[in-house]
Order: sequence, then C-alpha cells, then structure tokens
Amino acid sequence: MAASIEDVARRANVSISTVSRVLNRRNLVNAQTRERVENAIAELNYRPNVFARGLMLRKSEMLALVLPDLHGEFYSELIRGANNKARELGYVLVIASSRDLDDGRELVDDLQRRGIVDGLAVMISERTGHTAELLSELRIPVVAVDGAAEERRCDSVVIDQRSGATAMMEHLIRDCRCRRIIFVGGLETNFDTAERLGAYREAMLRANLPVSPDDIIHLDYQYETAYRFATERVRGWSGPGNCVFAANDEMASGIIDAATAAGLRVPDDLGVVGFGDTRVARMTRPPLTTVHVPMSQMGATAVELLAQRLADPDRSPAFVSLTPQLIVRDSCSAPGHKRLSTPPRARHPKPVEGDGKVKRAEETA
Amino acid sequence: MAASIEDVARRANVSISTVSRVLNRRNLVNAQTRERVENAIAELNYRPNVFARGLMLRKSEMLALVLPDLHGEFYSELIRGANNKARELGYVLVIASSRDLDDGRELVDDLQRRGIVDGLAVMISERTGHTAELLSELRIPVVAVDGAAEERRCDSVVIDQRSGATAMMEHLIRDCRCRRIIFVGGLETNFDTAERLGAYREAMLRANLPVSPDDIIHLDYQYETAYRFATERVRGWSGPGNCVFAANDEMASGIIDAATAAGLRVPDDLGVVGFGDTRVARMTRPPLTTVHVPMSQMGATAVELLAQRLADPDRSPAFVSLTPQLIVRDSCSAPGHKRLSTPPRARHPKPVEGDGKVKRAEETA
DNA sequence: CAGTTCGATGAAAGCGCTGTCAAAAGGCCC
DNA sequence: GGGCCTTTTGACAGCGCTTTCATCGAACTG
Repeated sequence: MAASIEDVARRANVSISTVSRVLNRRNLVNAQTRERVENAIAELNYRPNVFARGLMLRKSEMLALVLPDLHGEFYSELIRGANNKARELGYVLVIASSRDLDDGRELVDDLQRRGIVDGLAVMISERTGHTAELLSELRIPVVAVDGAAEERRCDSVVIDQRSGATAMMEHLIRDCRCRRIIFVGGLETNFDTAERLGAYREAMLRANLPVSPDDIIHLDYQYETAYRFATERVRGWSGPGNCVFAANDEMASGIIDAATAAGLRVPDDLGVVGFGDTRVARMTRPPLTTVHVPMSQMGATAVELLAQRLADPDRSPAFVSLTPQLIVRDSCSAPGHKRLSTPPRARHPKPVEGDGKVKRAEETA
Repeated sequence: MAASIEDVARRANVSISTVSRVLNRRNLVNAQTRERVENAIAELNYRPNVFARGLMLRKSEMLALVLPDLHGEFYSELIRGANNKARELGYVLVIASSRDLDDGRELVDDLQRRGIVDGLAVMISERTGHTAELLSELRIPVVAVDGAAEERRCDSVVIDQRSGATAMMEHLIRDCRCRRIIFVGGLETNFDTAERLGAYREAMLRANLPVSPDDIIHLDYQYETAYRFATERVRGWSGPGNCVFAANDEMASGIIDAATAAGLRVPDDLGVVGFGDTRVARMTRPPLTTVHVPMSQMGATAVELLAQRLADPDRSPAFVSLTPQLIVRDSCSAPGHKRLSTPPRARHPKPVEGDGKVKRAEETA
C-alpha cells in the first residue's frame, strides 16, 4: 500500500490540511513546517493518489488523441508531436484508434473515455454525421485535427494542403521549367487528393499550360500500384520538361523505380516529385523533391489548443492552419541543369520543426 | 454536471447501493428493480465517475506502454498491436516515450504515471542500471518488452532474433545456393545486430562456408549510408551465388539501389535480403526477401501478459518468445533460377498476424 | 404459529484528497 | 489590558463510488 496523505501528516506532525497546502498552494504555510512536510513526503516517497485528487478537482491532467488508425508514418509523427507537447505541458496523453472499432462504437468508446480525460483531440476520417453528435455528447473540450474547416464550432488545426501543392507546382513550373506535368493522385474521393489536384489545375491554368485529361490519374497511394501503372505509361511521359507530380511519396517512389527499370533517367528524362516528405522520400534515387507536411507540429498544436481551451473555456474557437514546406531534392530539375555526379544531399537538409507558418484565423465568435 | 449515482438512484426510486449493485454484480438484484435502474441509467446517460470508482477499486483499467521513441515503423506497429489488444481486454492504453526525456527523469516520469495505470509495459533501450531501479520502485506489474532475457524477474516478451536470422541464412544457403554472403549490420554495439551476426556466423560455419572479415560490415541502419557504402563495394560483391544479408530493410533497399545504379541486376548478379519486413520491403525492385518481425504481436502479447498478471499477481513470471517469419520475395534466388519477367508478387502475400510461433518457456519460479 | 432461512434492499462507513471555516497564537494600537 | 488584525494551523464536510452490515418481508419448517 502506498503512503497516503495521512501517513505524511503523521510523520511531519501536522494535519492533512497542512500537507495538502504544501502540495498545492505552497506559500500559505510556514517555512519550517513546509520543510518538515517535504521531508516526510520524500522519506515516504509519497505521491498523491490521482483518483482522490481527480475526484475533488474534476480533472485528470490527461488528454486523449483519437486517430483513424495508428499505423503508418504520418500518424506516428502526429502522435509523437502531440505526445511531446502534452508532456511539456504536464499532461499525459492517451491514444486511441477509432478505425479498429466499428463506426457506431467509436462514439461510445469516446464516451467511456470521457470523464477520465480532460480534453480530446480527434481526427475525423470519414465525414459522417457522427461528428456533430460526438461534439454535442461530449462535455469536454474537443479539438478537430485536420478536419474539414466546416467544424468551426470547435478549435481546429489543419494542414494547408493547397498552399503546399501550389508551392510545389510553382517550383515545377518556374524553377524546373516543366511544361507537361502529370498528376498522380489517390482516389478521387480522397479529400487531400482533391485539394492537391485543385492546386494543380489552378497552377496549370495560371501558367497557361495545357492539361490533358490523360495526365490526371487516380490511383490508390500504393507503391505497387504506381509502379505497375507507371511501367506501362512511363515511356509516354518522358521528355525534357516533363514531370510527374505524385500525391504522395510512395507512389513517387514506385514511379521512379518504374522509370529507372524502363531505362529512363530521373530527373533528366522525367522528373518525379512526391508529397509528404516521409521517410520514403530519402529512400529513392535520386532523393525525392517533395512537400513536407508538418504532422508532428499538427499534433503539438492540437494539444496546445486543448490546453488553452482548458485554461480558458470561454474563448472563441481558434483555427490554426499549418503550412507545408517545399523540400527540394534531386528528383526534378530544370532541363540541362548540371547535377553533381555523386548523389547530392538534400539541399534543405531537414525541415526545421515548427517552420511551417502558423496563422491564427480571425476568431469566429 | 454529469449525473451521479445518486441521481440515478432517485430516479429509479432505489438506494445508491442498488444502483451500484446493478452496475457491478448484477445478479444480486431483482429483475424488475434492475430494469428500473437500467432505464434510469439510460435516460440520464449516466456513467460512473472514473475517479470515485478508482478510489475505491484501486484500479483504473489503464495500462501504459513506455517506448524509447514513438517514431518509426516498428514502434508504430508495436503500439498498434498493444492498443488493439488493450481495447479488446477492456483497458485504455497510455503511451509514453522515454527517449524524449533525459535519462534521470524517465524514472520519475513513470512514477508520476504510477497510480493511474494498473500496469506498465516497458521497452528498455539502453541497458543502464535504471532497469532494476525502475522495477523495484514501481509497485505495479511491469512487463519487459524486447528486453534482454536477463530480466527474468518480471514477465517479458522478446523477439527471437536468432531464429529469424538463422531461417534466413538457411534459406540463402540451402534454397538460393549462396556461397558468399556479405553481412551488413548496424552498429557493433547494437543488440539485435549482434544476435543476427551470431546466427550468420553459426550458419556459415555449419555450412562450411568461409567468412572473410571483409564481408562483415557494420553501418548504421540508414538507407543513405548503405547506399554510399555499397556504391563503392558493390562490384566486388557481385557474382553468382553471392548475396548481401542486410540487418534491416532500409539498408537492403539502399544496397539494391546502389547495385542497380551500378548496372548490376538483382538478384541475378547479386542477391540482397533484409530484415524486418517493414513497409520498405515492398518498396524495392525487386521486392525484398526479408524476415517478418512480429512487432504488432509483441505489443499485443505484452498487454496480454500484463492483464494476466493483474488477474493473478502471484503467478510465476512468464517469458514469451516470438519467432520471426521468413518472407521470401524476389531479391535473392538460386543462380539460374527462372524468374517471371513481370515483377512477381510476394510469394507469401502477407504474414498473418499471430503467425509467429509463441512458445512459453518453462516457468522460472 | 413461533422459529428459521433467504432474497432483496437500504444505511452508512470509508477510499484519499481539497477546500472552507474556525480557532489559536502572536503582534499591534489606543 | 482589551479589541482587532494577521499568520498559521487543524477539524471536518464532502467528491461519487463500493461494500459491509443490518433490516425486512416472505417463504419455509416443524
């Protein structure tokens, strides 16, 4: 049995009230007494019982992060960012996956968790009606992670996919002098793909470049699929000033491999760029030009917003948009552009954490 | 304010004891009364306060998983497996990273968490003295995840690296008829690398194959490093019946890319195999023959052991060893062996979760 | 019909903590 | 020396729940 506050009190020869005061609002107690109590605490290795404390204080200093899935690079980054920030702010983070539960139970599950966590950061994958329900059922603060901007009723963090894709497009058109750009996205229904495609179209239009319907392809974000598809098409794609803009790094990697296998040189015969700046982006030859998506930062921001709301429940919802950052490596370059013969390192060695610009939107009251 | 047990009692016209009984040992209460109470609970959307409950029961139904880091494929798998199992068993999983904290505070941190979690699964990266300290300070059950087998004092799960590496070596020697095998490991100090290298030496010896000191290389598990190193050495490695056994998939991938860039054909001119069966293994051309390490299962097992100990605190420590599984793809094959011209799919499409054999060691009392 | 057992329920004692209130002790003023 | 602060401390009432023990009919026994 662990020591209780009473044990400490007895040992320090004071009442439990005094011990409690030492634990909380320290200045209210005489210096000598405090020292006695602190010694007792140390000697007994005393730690306040979290449950008793929570019962009185009605808070647990715990936050939950609910993700569609726990697998994969992106989520792992998100978790890491959220976890670090949580720790920094003195919270403990509970992580849950909603994918593994059927849709109906997702909610139930959160409710179960409710009461033990002070706040919830939820990443909503499917845009079902559950969202609203979730928000209203819960009595604790919720922040939407990468949710569509519709959810303005609660705090939210999003990645500005559009600006990331636009930056890439401008790089391709302006710096690499690409004239024909083939867009390889995920499923048409995919929200991110849609955003990136939108940016693609806009940029092409702005640059007065023609967009052939054949140059807009929807696959499934998988390496293998992209490899197979590219194996058939890649010869038709090659040419100076031509480039494939894949909506994620894995597909980009598959396309590079297919191009290489077909005897093409990347980037000389065909440029290939990706999106995400995952680990994969450093595991292609040549290293992949891509867009860094600040997942870790998004996790951190979510936790931060949660903490802020906990501190001030009445403030109006904040909306934070994180800007991805273009990472130029070597998988696309201007035609005729000299490259070192040894594989050069990334020119932007590492995107600095917190580099993406954060803008706080006008507070919607 | 959420409804309390008293509200329910009032509404159902019973005492709180009865409500509590309905909540816990249901059979002790009359059917009609129970129904009344259950209705009241539903109507009020009542949920027992976790803190009050925890205060009495001295348990929270929460488990913690402490990892050296939260980043990367392996940890993400581990977390996922642990999380799913935890949920299945009715626990909530708290995840923490010890790497982000300096070494001294790691312990403190666990102590802080103590009291709110019922049990702890810890993966110890550095073999510092802290381990013992940690175990003794904590009063809750601990299971060692992938810890060296020394820690027989508590339950533990490990991956049997050795048997995985041996299976690979036997495949290379027997099935692929390799005569010269180059071992590319991580740092010499790395525990896993040492195990795998041990298996390598043994297998070579058993097969009566010579081991040149030049063919044992220690790098750092990174793609880039392996790529660079291989770029210089790969010509010397090539030859029929020659194969590189990389201690992880990333290095294998780098080596394949280097070989390809040097004009070699994999596997015809040089076989390359990896270890881990991470996502990367499906993102090489040809797809990588490798060893599947059941991380997800390890996470699940850790949680399971924890739950078992919680149920029966006095049973003797269990020791579970998980056997990795050889995954034969196409990056190494017998010389002259016919391959399809289209990139074939993995012959073992997907290692089934829970496929690795689990053997429970003799219980050390 | 008194005595006994049994199922169903309620009253109340905590669990370990916080926070309110009051009391005690000391200092100051007039 | 009495009145009135101020500082420091203790007593104690909960927080919402579980659990023990007592109670109370009803059913059963002889």
